[in-house]
Amino acid sequence: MAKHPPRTGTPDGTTAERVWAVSAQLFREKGYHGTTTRELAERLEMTRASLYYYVSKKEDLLYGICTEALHHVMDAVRTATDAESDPRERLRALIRAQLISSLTEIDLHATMLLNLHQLTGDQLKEVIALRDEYEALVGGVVRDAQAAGVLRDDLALRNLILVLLNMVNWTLTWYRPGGPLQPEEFARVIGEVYLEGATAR
Amino acid sequence: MAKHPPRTGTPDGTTAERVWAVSAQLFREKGYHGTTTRELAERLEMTRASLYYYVSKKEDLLYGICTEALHHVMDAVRTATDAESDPRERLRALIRAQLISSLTEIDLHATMLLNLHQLTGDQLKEVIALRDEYEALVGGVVRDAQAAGVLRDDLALRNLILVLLNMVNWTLTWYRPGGPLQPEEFARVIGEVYLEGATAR
DNA sequence: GTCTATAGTGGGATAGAC
DNA sequence: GTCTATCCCACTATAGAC
Repeated sequence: MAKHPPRTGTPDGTTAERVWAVSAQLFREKGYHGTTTRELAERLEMTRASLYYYVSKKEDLLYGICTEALHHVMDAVRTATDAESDPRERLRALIRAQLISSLTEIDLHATMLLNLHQLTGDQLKEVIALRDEYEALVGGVVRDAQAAGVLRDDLALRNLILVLLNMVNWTLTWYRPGGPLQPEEFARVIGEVYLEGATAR
Repeated sequence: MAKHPPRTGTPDGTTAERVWAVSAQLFREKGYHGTTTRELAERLEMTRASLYYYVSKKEDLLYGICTEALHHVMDAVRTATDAESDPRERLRALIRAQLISSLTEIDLHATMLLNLHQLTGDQLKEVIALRDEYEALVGGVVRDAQAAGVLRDDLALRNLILVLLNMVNWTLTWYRPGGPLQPEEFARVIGEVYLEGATAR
């Protein structure tokens, strides 16, 4: 376990928080196994030994990043969908919340989604369970919409869920903060294509 | 460079081909940096030294897998889209060809898409260039459809392309051959949602 | 909380016999 | 084409002083 697991909402700027932020940044750039504790320490401007004051092993960094990312996105999505009652609007709110929350903390979220399977043992199990919980949350919103007659019933519920997750998740592999694409705009695009399709009327 | 770069269409069963196939399999399971030459040799039932008869360095395996995957999918997509003239049908053919070609050789394609950035130097540049070429091919089909008035013009071309790639690419992260989901069926689902949307009529 | 120094392991890759 | 043996380096992690 981490000596100092990341705490969401802690006032920023502490060294402990820099350790987590820089780890996520590096893990996203080079992958978990592609990142060495040497590079990490270098970018933090400390020695490797100092790094181990904050964390007891490298894998704890990945574990902490994954759990924080998942709690973060679940909170955002729950808050957003709870605020809407119309099934269509709940879907749009879901897309918007997931996309914006994951793109504004992209190091965390991209690291989680793309490196989760490098965890081992109980940490792997726990994170998989959290991710399943998140997907169940998404699945519930889609299921309700289909049950309300808002979504097509000639497509299987499972497929409707998978397509939606595809549309949102792959964005994390290519999005670059500060680039031309605005998360708000792209969330609208995904919502439009998912609900209305790309065909001209 | 690889001593024996993979040749598509070669009669199977040679040891050289097993080396490429098993590498792709392992890289998909554990990631490029997460896979050791020891594991690779073990699964091939040979020694590490023997492995180096087929390849001069580990990175050449990744490079060969990436280029083969990209050539493979480009061939499939070009053939499929050249056979159609209607812009809508070309889009459906594109989705079907990309999805089926990448899911039937998923070890190759998932390794390529998810580990491409672990390459370095010229090999990285070459593979990025190939991938850009592939995306330009996809982009052309979408552009033609929008120009023909088939796709909405209230959504930017760039966004229409990105959403489509999202829908197809993320599938490689979760698809398991032999599972309940049929590639043919899921290609139809993506085509339907992309063109018509998920809303009930 | 940060350091120097180092332990101890496992990594990619090579030499050279058969 | 496959092997045994080995090199050498980079890796994660720890001990213990300040």
